[in-house]
Amino acid sequence: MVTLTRSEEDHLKAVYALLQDGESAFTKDIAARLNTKASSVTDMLKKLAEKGFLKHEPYYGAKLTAKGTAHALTLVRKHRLWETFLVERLSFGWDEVHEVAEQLEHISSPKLVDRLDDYLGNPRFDPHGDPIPDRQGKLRVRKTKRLDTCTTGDTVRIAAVSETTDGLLRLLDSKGLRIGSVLTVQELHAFDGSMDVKPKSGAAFSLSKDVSHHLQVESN
Amino acid sequence: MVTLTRSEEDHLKAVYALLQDGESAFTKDIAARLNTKASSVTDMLKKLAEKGFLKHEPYYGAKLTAKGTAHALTLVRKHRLWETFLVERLSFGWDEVHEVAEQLEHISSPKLVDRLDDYLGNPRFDPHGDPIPDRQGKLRVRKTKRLDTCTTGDTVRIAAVSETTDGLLRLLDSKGLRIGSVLTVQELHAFDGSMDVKPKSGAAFSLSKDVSHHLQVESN
DNA sequence: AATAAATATTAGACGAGACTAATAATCGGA
DNA sequence: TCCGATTATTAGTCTCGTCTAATATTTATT
Ligand SMILES: [Mn+2]
Ligand SMILES: [Mn+2]
Ligand SMILES: [Mn+2]
Ligand SMILES: [Mn+2]
Repeated sequence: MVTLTRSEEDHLKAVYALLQDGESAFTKDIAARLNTKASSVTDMLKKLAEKGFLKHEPYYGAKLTAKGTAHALTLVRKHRLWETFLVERLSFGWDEVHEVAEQLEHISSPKLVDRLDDYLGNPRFDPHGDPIPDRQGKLRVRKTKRLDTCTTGDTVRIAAVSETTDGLLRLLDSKGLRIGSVLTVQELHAFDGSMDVKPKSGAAFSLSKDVSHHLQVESN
Repeated sequence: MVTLTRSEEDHLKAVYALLQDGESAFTKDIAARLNTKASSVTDMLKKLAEKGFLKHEPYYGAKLTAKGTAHALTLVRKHRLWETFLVERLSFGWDEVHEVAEQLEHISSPKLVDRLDDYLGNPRFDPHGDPIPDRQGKLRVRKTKRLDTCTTGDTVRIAAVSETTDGLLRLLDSKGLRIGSVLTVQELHAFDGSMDVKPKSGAAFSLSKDVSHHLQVESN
């Protein structure tokens, strides 16, 4: 087995993440995600392609090979398990774990991840509601939709937060929203895309498009 | 605060470790410890000296500054806390943790270490019997002696294993020896430096000099 | 269809961290 | 005390990961 550097792994993970939304992962998007420059990304894509983790079609982005997907899934698994550990066991806030997990996901030990998984009771979802790939790299996908695609009258449960920037998470905290919270859409404002929602208990409030766009919900 | 790279931290830790035995840490010993070349070490010593972590007297080795000692102690603290976590919580063997801790000690998070410390119940010693520096970097030293300096009739308790190579640890396992085991020295063999010892319960057996040299013991 | 804008790649540079080979300093034994 | 062995440093090279600037390609707009 080839071992990848931290930077290679971060690029691989970025490609994986971008492929969740689109057909292909593009240089500029990878660069944006990793706070780096397009030229650096091109170099990395070449290298990862050479090592067989992805196919790079110059000017048309990158797609993962089976090998690349498998490795990306181990990273996602580690990342989410560590986040779960930090929140469940070390009392971190869900807005405080991303950076650390970004480091911890690169720790390479055959035993560590699986032991951690067992220790945590084989959790299915991380603190942000994202599914944790199992030992075999299998990822249980739920059918969720974005809150901003819901319409008046829908009652839904928050399943996941798809962007884990601390600002968003703290905003949700301040509104009392968390994974599992149940909301009813009361009104949509076409002007700014904001929506008024009413939690199960408590007064209704407004959510901007920026927020509702990043909330994955499932029907209640 | 300056942040150090993994390699810089490993060099710093090597210097710290070597200073426990000697007045000064020498290039070749650091190189041996890190499986690298003397010339690489010289470069690193220069860099660490420039950053104020140590004093490098060319041809006469290195000594840590207060800043260097403080940082080394945070690394030792992290290393030993992670080892404790792996053994106590994830059921790793004491011979399986060093490599992983060697990686984990470089994870940089203001919160993580202290939370982990609390989570583990603020342990005083790691799985190899080595003391864990506290939050302030204070290290409680015990007065121990090496088993190979004991004489016939001495009854002692194993306090620590000073070399954590898996081979040694597994050998100890196979003889039923662990931290806290109580032994009586029965006979010394000048020829090869081996000694016969009798555990509290069970038959006496022999320990080579190589082994007894690395066992730190305290009077029972 | 022509051209401007956006995106991507290539070329060339740089610093970090490693190495080998050459040189220098120190140490230890005769 | 001298000389060879040991240890250390310096000089020069290499790879890796990043950057900027120059160039190329694709895409969007008129
Ligand atoms: Mn990462
Ligand atoms: Mn997450
Ligand atoms: Mn290390
Ligand atoms: Mn230890």
